[in-house]
Amino acid sequence: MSNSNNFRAQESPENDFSDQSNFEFSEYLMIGEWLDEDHPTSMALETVQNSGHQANEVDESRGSSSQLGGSNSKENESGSVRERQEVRERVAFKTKSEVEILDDGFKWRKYGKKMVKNSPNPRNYYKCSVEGCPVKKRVERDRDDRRFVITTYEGIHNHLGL
DNA sequence: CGATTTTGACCCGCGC
DNA sequence: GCGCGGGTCAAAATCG
Repeated sequence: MSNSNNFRAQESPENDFSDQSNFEFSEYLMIGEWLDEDHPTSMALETVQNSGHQANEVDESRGSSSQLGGSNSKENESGSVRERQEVRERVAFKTKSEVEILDDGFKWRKYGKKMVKNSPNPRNYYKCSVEGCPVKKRVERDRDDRRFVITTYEGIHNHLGL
């Protein structure tokens, strides 16, 4: 099968899409943004709510890595100096939409569906169709409000956005 | 015909 | 050591 074997990730220097990337949140609620490591209990809760806008077209949602100064501030690290090559950025979004197939401009290939026990809603796993793109997307419906969709992006695109 | 979806099975980490 | 929960892969089926 075609698995990654011969080639490793194509050249991917830290590329950008971190500048000028302020997409607006129309009806999106940012649930949490955390980089690497785990901060299960420290999620930046941000609620961005605009008027009733419904963008059902091509919306761009990208992870913007920035420091949210915020609630918890940890300054001293006890020496665990470990560099991580794989940047695992996780961004969770809560989108108000009836369809979970929100097009963000990338092509996603569904690779799995799972039923979580807490909600009658299945969880869908998508992966970027582009080879070399470790980006994964997880889509799940809110168990409280079925009209909301929680989309979690994981990873950074290798092939620069469109 | 190729890409993508679909569904079940399998795997992994953790808790008990 | 096994069970549970969650995540991923893979073969077959379907769509375009």
